[in-house]
Amino acid sequence: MKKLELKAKDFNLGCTLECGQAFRWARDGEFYYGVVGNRFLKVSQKGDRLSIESSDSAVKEEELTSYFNLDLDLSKVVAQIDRDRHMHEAIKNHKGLRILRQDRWECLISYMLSAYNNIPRIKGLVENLSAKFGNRICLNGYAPLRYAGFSFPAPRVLKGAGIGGLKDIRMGFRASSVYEAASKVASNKLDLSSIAGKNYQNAKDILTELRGVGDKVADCVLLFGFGMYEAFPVDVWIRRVMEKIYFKGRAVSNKEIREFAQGYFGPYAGYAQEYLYAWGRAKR
DNA sequence: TTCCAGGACCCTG
DNA sequence: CAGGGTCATGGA
Repeated sequence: MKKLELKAKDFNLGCTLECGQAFRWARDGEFYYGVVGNRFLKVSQKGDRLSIESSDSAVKEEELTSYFNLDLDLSKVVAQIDRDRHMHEAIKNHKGLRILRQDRWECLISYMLSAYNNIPRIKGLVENLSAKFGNRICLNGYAPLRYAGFSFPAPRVLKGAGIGGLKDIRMGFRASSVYEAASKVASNKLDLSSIAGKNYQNAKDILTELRGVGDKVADCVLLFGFGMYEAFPVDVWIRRVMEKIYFKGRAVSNKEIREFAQGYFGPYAGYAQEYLYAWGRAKR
């Protein structure tokens, strides 16, 4: 176990963990409990200080800074996307919301599971998948449930589970896609880390070759797992918000919305997406 | 009971 | 390229 304190300027822990980008966090009072990589974390925020307890004593400050994306100058990002009164309000209502740097593999599978699904059930699937195939990690050694979780299972483990093993988790028609992705990554036919060096379009082309990964899921993985901020995932919520604000309520295709947003908001369109998403869902 | 969920995919026109 | 049906599952 290890305790750390991080300086967290322009950061709102609650907004960041509850805006829907990550499925691994649970709140209890002032504390958030969750799994990042192979560690279980307990996190709270007071002002611009972040208090973190980690199950892993080898955890480094830089790794957490990276996960919470604290090295990004948020004020510069916000300045670029703050282009009209609608975005201005969305930003104002979710000040300090940052896009996390999540594990790519976990991100890929989680968003594959998100297809035609709702958030509580996606969380449940990720949790069940981890509980069945991941490793148990405890915060304090003695590990009452609240202080323990499960790491996300490695590609070779999910490959080993087979489609049948995956279906035991009740992920339904997504099982075959998850299995295929696990097989490709485990056998090194697909190297996720090599995608990081590619440009947005090339990276997206590679991801969408996977069955079960279309435009939206690929954009989520690129945004939340690879830090490619031009990615603009268009889901039902974003479409409602975007059509209302920027298309006079007219029905528009996802592609048109995405391309408009990338041109209008620029290289940080993905940040605009997150603020609009959080805003749109908050006042539904 | 019926509807829908951070979609993807396949088939038509 | 756009429009429609289908795909498991479970909660409202």
